[in-house]
Amino acid sequence: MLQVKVIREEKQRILNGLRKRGWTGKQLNVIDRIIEVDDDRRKTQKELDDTLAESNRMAKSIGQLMGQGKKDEAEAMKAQVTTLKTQSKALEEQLGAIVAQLDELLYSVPNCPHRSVPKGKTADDNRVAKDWKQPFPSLHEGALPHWDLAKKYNLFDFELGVKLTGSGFPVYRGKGARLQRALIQFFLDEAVKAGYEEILPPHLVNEDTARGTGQLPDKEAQMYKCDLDNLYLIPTAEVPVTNILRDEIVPVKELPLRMTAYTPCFRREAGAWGAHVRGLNRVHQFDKVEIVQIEHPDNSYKSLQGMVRHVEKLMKKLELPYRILLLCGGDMGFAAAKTFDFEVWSAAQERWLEVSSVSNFETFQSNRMKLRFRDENGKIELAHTLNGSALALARIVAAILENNQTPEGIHIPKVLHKYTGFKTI
RNA sequence: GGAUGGGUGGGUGAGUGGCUGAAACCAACGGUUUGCUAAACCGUCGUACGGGGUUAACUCGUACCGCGGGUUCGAAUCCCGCCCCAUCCGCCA
Repeated sequence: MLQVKVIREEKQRILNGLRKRGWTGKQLNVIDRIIEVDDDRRKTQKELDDTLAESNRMAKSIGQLMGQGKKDEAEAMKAQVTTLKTQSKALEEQLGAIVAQLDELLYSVPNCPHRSVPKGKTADDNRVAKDWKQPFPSLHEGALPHWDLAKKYNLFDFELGVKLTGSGFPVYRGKGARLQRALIQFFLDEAVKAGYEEILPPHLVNEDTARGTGQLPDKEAQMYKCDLDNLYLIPTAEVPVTNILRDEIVPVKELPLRMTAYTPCFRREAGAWGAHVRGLNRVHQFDKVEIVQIEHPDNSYKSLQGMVRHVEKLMKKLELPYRILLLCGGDMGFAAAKTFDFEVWSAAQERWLEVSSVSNFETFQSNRMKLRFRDENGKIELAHTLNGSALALARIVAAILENNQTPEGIHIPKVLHKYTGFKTI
């Protein structure tokens, strides 16, 4: 969530930012409302503190009076403290209600887009930051979409997944499974080479962790929950990995922290953006290698570029036609300040598939999870958090299969040969 | 699942209901000493919110000893509920 301090001090910037997300007059009133409620919070806080201070002073005197044997005076004071106590109780309750109200308002405000983010409402307003200039792969007569290729070569099986679990849980097998594992290995190796520490986190997280990255309270419906134990299946490695630093104050010289993790990702959401939900385009469980950075605010945008370049390199090595989009305000996620999406051309479906999303969240996440750093002067500040997929597997597999198919079989990109152990399917 | 023991500052670990935001030690940081390193010595060394102050240094107030409630004029300390952790047993990859 945004910091109240920032909302107060940079109100115009925030308002302008929210307009880029398509917010209009009425919605924008929240900002003024937040400032109002915060004023109220401060006032009440002060009143409460003063009351408590007075009662603390008296309690101390009572101790002294008792010591001196001045019983009557002590008793009189006790009565006064009791009155103060009643007052402070009421104030405390009042303050609690105000803070709850303030939090609710703050939770409803998305991150303020960076000044370089274009205005816009939908995906149509996204800006192509880097287009694919070469021709797309031309497929032979009778080329198939990946779900048919999967059948033909027995790579993964959706019906079997339904039998074991339900729809949206593909079963990979044979070379399909092997390809999956090869990609994971490749992505992790590349990330480690680029200076990211490999993490293998738990795939279940508790409530505090889910709250830290903002899955709770609002996006509860997106996650699978184990009710008996009050744990959630992670929707992305970002959740456990970023939370490693929750409630920590890291020395500035340790920044940036770079971490990478492979995990399966579990997503309940059925609501489809885009009607094309066949095959691997949209599933409840998929594999992903994530990269995460914790950065100094001064360097976070440079790091964002670095992450974009890293993902770009993966695309090139996999020999996939890709383009990079700079998302407009309206299409960005709630928590992001700036996001680049990577899309891969899926030749048989003849459409772009989103395979990576790289974002700078600035202090939106770190504020919530109290992830801070101590600068050279000992001052404590919120760190910036960034993350990106490098990469999401299911759709990459779809693209590789479709783009590389020939009548004789499917070619595996060269970089993967040492991981797959085969060159064609 | 059963039994027991625990949760105090970056770590270890004291703490009789008021003088404890919290001893001591370690780590860290600054300094003195030193041919270098080490040792020794001196000093600093929690966070959040709020007030004052030039959104400076600083200063004052409040809260926080797992979380939430209660008793009391006053709670780290007493009482209740919850959560978590460790160890042993059972089960198991």
